[in-house]
Amino acid sequence: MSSKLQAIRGMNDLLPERSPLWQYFEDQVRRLMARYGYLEIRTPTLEQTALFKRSIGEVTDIVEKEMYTFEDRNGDSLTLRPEGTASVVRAAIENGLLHNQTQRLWYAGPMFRHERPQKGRYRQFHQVGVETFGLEGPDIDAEVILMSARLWQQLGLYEHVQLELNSLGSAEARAAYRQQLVEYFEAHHDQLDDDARRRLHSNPMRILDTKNPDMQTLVEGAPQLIDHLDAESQAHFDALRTLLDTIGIEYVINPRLVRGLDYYDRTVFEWTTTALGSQGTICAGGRYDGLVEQLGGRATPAVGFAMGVERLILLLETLALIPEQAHDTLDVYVMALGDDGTRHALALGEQLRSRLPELRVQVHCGGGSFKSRIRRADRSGARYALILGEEEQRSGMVGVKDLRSEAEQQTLDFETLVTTLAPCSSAPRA
RNA sequence: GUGGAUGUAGCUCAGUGGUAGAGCCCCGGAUUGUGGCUCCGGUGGUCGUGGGUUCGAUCCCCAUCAUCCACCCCA
Repeated sequence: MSSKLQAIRGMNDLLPERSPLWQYFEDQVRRLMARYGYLEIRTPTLEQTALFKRSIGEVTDIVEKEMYTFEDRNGDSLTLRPEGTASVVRAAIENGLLHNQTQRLWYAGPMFRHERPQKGRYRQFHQVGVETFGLEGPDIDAEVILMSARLWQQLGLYEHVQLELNSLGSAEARAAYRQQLVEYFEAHHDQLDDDARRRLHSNPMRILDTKNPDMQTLVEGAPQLIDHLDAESQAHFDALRTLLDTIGIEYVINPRLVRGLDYYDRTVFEWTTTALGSQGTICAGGRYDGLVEQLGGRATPAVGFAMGVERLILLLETLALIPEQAHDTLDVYVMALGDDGTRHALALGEQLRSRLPELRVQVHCGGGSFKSRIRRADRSGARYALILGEEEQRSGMVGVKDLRSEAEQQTLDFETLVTTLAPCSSAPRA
């Protein structure tokens, strides 16, 4: 198959059979954002490589081995974005969106990471994210968490996901803790396994997550991040918890929750599910108060999250939470017979679309026997078949067959037909 | 990046060292203008790709590509 043209590994086609499912999800997202007054921002898929190196962190896995980086024709180093936050921050600074104002923004689009593909993990994948700027209190942390929770409610997922919460403290407190942790593990270097030794300087906090039973005692004796929070971060975290408690959002504190990107500080959170195997994180985010300044803007507090669209859709499918209407794409199927049939069918389709703008009308094309046409009508999923036989064409009437009930076929004039189909046209789409 | 499993019709899968089958789908007919059920018939495959062993490979061997699972990492 090597000589055949095929999609790049880990990059998938979205086929027509599944696109309604994505549209359903995307519609729900748009509705959510509107309900919270967030505005969409769209940024380019390509950015200067330096943007990601400076934001995500030079020694993270993403930057070290997962980015699609290449030279532009003029020699500039460009990178397909591996995540959305860096681009949004860059765009916000560049366009003056952060000048003495607050912003509540959202974005959606493809991201690229050169990882080994697996279920729920692809080289081109899609994220929907939210970023807020200029708000430093725990109220906005609570708001973005509430937003995500409401999306799960909209989608019927809320009972199937869990919120994990942690605080990394200020950048200084986090750095100090990290140092302390490295020293602790270095003092017990002989007890570390290969994995841990590798992580010691790249991602020491991940060592706490080890699945190696031989290291449990060592890990349990390690200093805890949550004991090393600075007073301000502690107060911020306590206030956030109080807000969530008051509103009734359940969560578990996960002291080992660290994000893979360097720019996070203070609040971090993840929504997880056990229904997707090893790729169980469907949404993750946190606060990144230092990033705007780090990328050249004036110091601006910020908090946001990103969710993985493939994983969420997979989860909706796994739990059979896709509403029936999401797959209904047609209301009526128009077919006609005879030499003049095509003209009559196309004309009726246009008249209907003019009178009922929301009605979804497909006109039969391509000939075939009467039997094959009505079979096509049935398989199209449409509720009604509109039949224009030679007799109907003479009389200006339309045969209307309800394909989803046992009702007798009716012969209606155009105005009665419009009245009959009007409810379809205004029915809520999923 | 590491380890393992799997690639046969559009889909789900049987199968054999002598160049292939089922079910579903699709098309046609039984039913000259009435779908869904039933019955009958039909289209469709360089058996992932390249090489090797062999008189002969879809089957055995090697490589490669892809998918899946776990690790790693992450959404």
